[in-house]
Amino acid sequence: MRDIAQEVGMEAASLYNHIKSKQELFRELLLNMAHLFTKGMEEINDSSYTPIIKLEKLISMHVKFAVEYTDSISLITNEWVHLEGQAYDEFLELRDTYEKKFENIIKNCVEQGYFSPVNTEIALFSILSTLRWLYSWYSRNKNMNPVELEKEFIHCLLDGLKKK
Amino acid sequence: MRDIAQEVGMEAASLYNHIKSKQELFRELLLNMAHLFTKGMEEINDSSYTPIIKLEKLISMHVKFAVEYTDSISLITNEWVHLEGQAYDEFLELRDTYEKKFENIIKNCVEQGYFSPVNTEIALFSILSTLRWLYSWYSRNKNMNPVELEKEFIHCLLDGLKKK
DNA sequence: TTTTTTAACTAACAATTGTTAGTTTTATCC
DNA sequence: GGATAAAACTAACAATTGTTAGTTAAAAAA
Repeated sequence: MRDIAQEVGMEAASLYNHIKSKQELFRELLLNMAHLFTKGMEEINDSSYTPIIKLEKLISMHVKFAVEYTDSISLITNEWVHLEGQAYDEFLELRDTYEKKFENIIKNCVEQGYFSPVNTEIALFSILSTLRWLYSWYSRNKNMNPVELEKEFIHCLLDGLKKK
Repeated sequence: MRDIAQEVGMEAASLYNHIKSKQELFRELLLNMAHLFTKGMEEINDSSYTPIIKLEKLISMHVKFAVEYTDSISLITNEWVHLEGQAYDEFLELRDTYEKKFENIIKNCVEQGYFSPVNTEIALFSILSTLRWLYSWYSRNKNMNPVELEKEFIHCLLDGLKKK
């Protein structure tokens, strides 16, 4: 809290005129971000695109958030374990349904013949861990054009590296 | 330190009969793991396999370590930022040369026509973030057969999901 | 201008944490 | 068995951290 206060230019105690507790501040930042992801997923999932296009749109969303909300993404990726009580439960549920919907889209890709048969759980995990750590890579490579970035990730994650 | 002591069945102060400081214990665990990766990379890189096979062997190593040293891998993935002084520098250098060698192998795959032309930096990042977070996935899915796991990851990361 | 509200400040609390000093118990060696 | 070394214990320190109480300054409303 003393670090935050210094960054904002006041004493640590003064922060408590604006927030109820450190945990509340933390929770606010983290759950806001989680709800942004949930909202994005719902919009994409409820659309009528092919599952492949849905995946591309999800990748696009992750790239956009990593660029736009780098700090919040760092928080949600690394610090969510420190959520307490009900907020912890809420976060886990949001993450869980997010992942389930994501996996469902991958399953659709397999069923509709876009993807070769894979362990969808592993494919999900593989894609998600790349997308979740995008922010840390981006914060070291700020020069990269987000559109270019998006294209490359779609290629790496979906098309695969090997020549066809 | 009190937590560690309890886990081991003694008082926190007693730990200091065995280690010099918390940082020393931490450094030891973390740098040991880092050197294991370095050694593995050197053996694979100095071999005469094709770059594709080298990549497969690297993936295999990461899977093996994630299964065998789950806790140390968690440490090296999440807590390396808390290394202090010279240990921090040493770790960064180890990681840096590891990544450079990894990227070089990917570059060879492109040059020798195994891979379509990609941004090798992004391909490296994509593969590494999946491999680095394997441990957390594995600790929730201990039932999975490591050999099967390895095969699936090679497929996801190299072959790609889309049908050829 | 006076009054009221908002938001800063100082000082200090209580809990936590890594660590040290000094002491006692346990194990090892002649 | 007595001496020495190894490793446990208790007690306490100093630093850090989230937070509260009480007070003062700045802003808004009357």
